[in-house]
Amino acid sequence: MIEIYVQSFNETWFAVALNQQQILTTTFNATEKAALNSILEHLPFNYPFQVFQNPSSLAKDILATLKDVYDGKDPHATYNLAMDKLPAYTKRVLQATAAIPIGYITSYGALANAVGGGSRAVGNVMAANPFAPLVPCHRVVKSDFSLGGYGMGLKLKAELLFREKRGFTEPKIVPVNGSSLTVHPAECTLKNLQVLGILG
DNA sequence: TGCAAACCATAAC
DNA sequence: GTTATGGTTTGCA
Repeated sequence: MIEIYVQSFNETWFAVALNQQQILTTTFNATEKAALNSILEHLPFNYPFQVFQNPSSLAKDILATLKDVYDGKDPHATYNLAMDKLPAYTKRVLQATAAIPIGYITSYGALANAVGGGSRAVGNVMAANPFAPLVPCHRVVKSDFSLGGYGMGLKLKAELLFREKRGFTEPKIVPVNGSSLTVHPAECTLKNLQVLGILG
């Protein structure tokens, strides 16, 4: 039986679906209904589930972590994400995305270089990310540092990056699964956004 | 800038 | 099997 937990913090609804101790999918959205819908989209078809009012201690912890990421704070824990059922390539992309540190961004193309495949294929994986915002797909932007796309709207993507900025000034290289990935300070993207007036 | 062509894994037929 | 679909990228005018 899959357990689903939904909770709101300040106008935003966060949700998680658990199978035993494993996280099947997470999400956040503007309304309870929308959050629930995006959870259900990622669940295995025709599998029994139940929505709970009061979160278990694990669920409470996960929901708090989702809220932390949303607020641009460093998450205090890592969790067991159920990636084994996903296609191999999708899994590789998600794992590499998870390796992008807070305060940094990278590009679809750079991710593709690190894990194989092409930039558009990476974009497709981002669009279907089952673990938002835990797997930080909002830290993946276009190669020219403009935003690219985001499921919940570009304004929100910009706000997330704004809260995450840590004042880094130099790019750096992080190891991913035997390969390496170049990441850049979040400021690279934010600088463009202020010019465009997307950020205040 | 703007546009066209190359790119590539998935999901849907 | 095949096709359609992108949260892209690059080159060239």
